[in-house]
Amino acid sequence: MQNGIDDDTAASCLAALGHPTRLKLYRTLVRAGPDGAPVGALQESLGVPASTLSHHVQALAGAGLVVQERNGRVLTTRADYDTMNRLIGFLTDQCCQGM
Amino acid sequence: MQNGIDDDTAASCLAALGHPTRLKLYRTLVRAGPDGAPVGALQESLGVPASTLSHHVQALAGAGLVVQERNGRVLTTRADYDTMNRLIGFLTDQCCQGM
DNA sequence: CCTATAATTCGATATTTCTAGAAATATAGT
DNA sequence: ACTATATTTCTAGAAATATCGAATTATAGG
Repeated sequence: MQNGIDDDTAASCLAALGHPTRLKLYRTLVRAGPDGAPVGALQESLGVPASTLSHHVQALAGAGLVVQERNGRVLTTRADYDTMNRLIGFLTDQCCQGM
Repeated sequence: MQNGIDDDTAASCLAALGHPTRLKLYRTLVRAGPDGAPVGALQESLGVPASTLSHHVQALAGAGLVVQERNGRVLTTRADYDTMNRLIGFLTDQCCQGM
């Protein structure tokens, strides 16, 4: 199975998710499933200007929470569940005192 | 059992934990156990100036991740596991698509 | 090659966060 | 009252983040 993440990586992930728009964005990608969604579709469903959204997507990508793949003009973004699972593992192991 | 948290509360918790110093702080409190730790002890173990630390503690308290209780001159801070468990529940339920 | 579409990067501003010294508050003991 | 200790609040500057229109890049199809 995947190994754990360090403190600073965990903090980066948490910071990336710690913004209402980005958290909604991430959840939208999770609901979109393993095929992900093009940026344009995210823009429509979140109602955020394209340039703003682009920055938020990059913030999540920088933390490793999403990956992007280009298919022609369309840039598909999808959630990286591995990173999320490692993050949850970190919180469960390091922040819960065996509860 | 505890009920879930909403999007905005989750984002606040994630933002509060999304800072290296605050994440270390929270982990230190978890390791300190249910009795918590006085601010002074945290200051010593983290090596952060008192005023800076005070702000970070308040950031965690504002998100409901820690609670403080005064005993004489000593202000004891302890982790609120309930909030953390709700946060982990949120991430597991809303951000993992049943994985 | 031209046009349309998808998305990013640029540029500029506004806002928030972070940091930490100094001053203030709260409490305890003498 | 006085002094020491614990912690916060005040203040202010620096750094980072957020926002979004306009310009730009990349690609596809005629």
